[in-house]
Amino acid sequence: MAKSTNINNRRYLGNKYKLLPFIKKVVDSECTDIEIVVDIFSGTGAVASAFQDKQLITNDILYSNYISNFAWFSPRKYSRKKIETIIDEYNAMVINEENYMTINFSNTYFSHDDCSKIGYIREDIETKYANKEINERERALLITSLLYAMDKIAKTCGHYDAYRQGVEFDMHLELLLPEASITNNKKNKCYNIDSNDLAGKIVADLVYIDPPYNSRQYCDAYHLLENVARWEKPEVFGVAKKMDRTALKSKYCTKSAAEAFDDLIKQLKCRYIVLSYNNMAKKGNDRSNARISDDDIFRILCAKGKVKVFSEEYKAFTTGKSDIEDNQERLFLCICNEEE
DNA sequence: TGCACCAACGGGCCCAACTG
DNA sequence: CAGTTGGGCCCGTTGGTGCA
Repeated sequence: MAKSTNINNRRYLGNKYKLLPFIKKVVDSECTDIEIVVDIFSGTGAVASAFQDKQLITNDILYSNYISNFAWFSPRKYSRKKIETIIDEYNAMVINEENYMTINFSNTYFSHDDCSKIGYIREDIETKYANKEINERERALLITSLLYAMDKIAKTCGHYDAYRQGVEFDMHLELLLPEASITNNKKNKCYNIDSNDLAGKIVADLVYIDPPYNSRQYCDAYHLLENVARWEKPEVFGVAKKMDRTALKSKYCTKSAAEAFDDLIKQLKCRYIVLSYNNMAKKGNDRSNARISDDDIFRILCAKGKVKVFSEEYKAFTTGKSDIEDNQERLFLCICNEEE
């Protein structure tokens, strides 16, 4: 019988899992009458999951994240038993076929055999969906299970910008059953569009904003999971075997980040905005410094309402090569002005 | 100036083994 | 047997180099 997994068993840059108590504390003590919560750069959906008692709207530009968000938060019914049976079948299978995954990714992030199995399973999920054996939520749950299983064994440093050379493939693909709620709010909605395109189209009580902080594009870091989630089998190139990601680039990773942020905030229709942003302004390598200055954050948020800042020490991740001190994760709360 | 490519290893945590 | 040590698993984000 399949073991289970939950939303936090993903390796993900900027993962807010450890900050959830801090975020909850700020929201609970500062915001009143919250019914609709928007996680507009939802990523894996960790922050949204902390507000599961509310009506949730999630959004992410990556389809792989959208699929996982849909698996966790969609109100659509699914059969846990059916998913578990399928996962058990997948885990018991020995696959040795050549497919899109073996042709492009053998012995890079995964061994040939694991590639073969990943390719087979992903194709089979689509077949089952086309044959109406599984519904949309069940498809999302199975893809999420596959993505989480891949992430667990990938020969990487946590993301797919590069794979590690000369390391044994000692783990094998094992799909786990996602522990998704069956009692999600009936009005929950998951989007897969640019946040700036969504901002003006929704009305909420609280909008949580957790954009990329630096020049590292999430579509670069997670191209392989995105590729498998989409399953459009694009051509891949370079050592890291990346696909074309032009449409998935975020403005928040470029020097026009502040401009994009300003446009986003102006469009929002909500009572409260909570923004997560670190204080890496000028501390590290240019690649890693924050893209939006504190001055810009204050200027933009103050034009929208009353701003308060809450900060908490957050141990900076280090590989021993850098020496970044006084790293803080900060929450900017904006109590929005009433609109006339 | 931006990004493609490459991947390093500190530290938290769990648990078994050891010690007094 | 309670307390301590340390092995090993797991998580995670940034630095360096080179080229367009």
